[in-house]
Amino acid sequence: MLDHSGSPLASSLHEPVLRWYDANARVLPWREPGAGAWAVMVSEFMLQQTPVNRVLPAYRSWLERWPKPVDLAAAAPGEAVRAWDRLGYPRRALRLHAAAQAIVERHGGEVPDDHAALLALPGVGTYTAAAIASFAFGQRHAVVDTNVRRVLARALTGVAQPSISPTAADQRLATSALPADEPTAARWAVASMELGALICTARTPRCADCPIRSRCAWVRAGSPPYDGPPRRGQTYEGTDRQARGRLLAVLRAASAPVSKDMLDASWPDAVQRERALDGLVADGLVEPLARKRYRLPE
DNA sequence: CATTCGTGGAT
DNA sequence: TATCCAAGAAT
Repeated sequence: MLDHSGSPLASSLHEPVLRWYDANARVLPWREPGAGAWAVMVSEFMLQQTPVNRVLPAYRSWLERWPKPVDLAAAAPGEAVRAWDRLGYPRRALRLHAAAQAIVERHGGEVPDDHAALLALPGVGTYTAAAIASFAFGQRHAVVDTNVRRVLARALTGVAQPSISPTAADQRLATSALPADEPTAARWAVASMELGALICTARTPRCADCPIRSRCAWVRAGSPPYDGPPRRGQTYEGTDRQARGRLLAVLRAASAPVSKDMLDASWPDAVQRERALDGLVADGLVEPLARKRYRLPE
């Protein structure tokens, strides 16, 4: 019998982290027992690069308006973009809408429980497919997000920060750290992620409150500082992304098609503004109409 | 493997 | 004030 529980060190983390989670997990709507796979899926899309606190209100109104995939699938994609509000990365709204349509067409309107089927949906990558399969269906998958990568980098590898971008090595490490049985693996997935979100944070980890500090390879090594290549910060002021955001904000706020003049007023640099607008149209986030008017896609 | 893609709170 | 960074995906 092959032992899938990985190294003794990894498996020694399970009990303390699971107990910590039972006592300290945040109460979040998508974790409620009756939430359902669609609720989990909506939350996962919104949480891709957006903090929990900003997601909560949008999540609630979204599910109230579109309680099932078929409801969203029947709506105009522009309505999804509008309801996305200012969560950021509005292409996620478009992809969630497209995923809802795919679920209706390919899966009878029910979120599939199969990892490969999930992965085939628009906007669902390795992380999100594993997250839905694990959180909504209790399956055993390595759910590797930025929190888990950081927890494992510190606890097992002994370094302050994980690699800048996810690697195959991260996946292997997370898989080797997975408890052998399915229900425990599913609990470990949320618990290790929550530990990264609340205790083993990027900036100032709260090691004093950490349930595995005595076993943590990084702490045992004296918490050495990060020594890898510089992590390049994201500038935002004056970027195309900011220009796109301004243009889209005008269109979200409008209930009727907007004139080009209106859009021109939202960003000073004409060259950049045109490039941003073309990009939005190419991405399907904006629909050009006759007489230089624009709206969210219908 | 590196870039692009929003937004705003925390430090 | 400037920087960091937050449950990634697509290209």
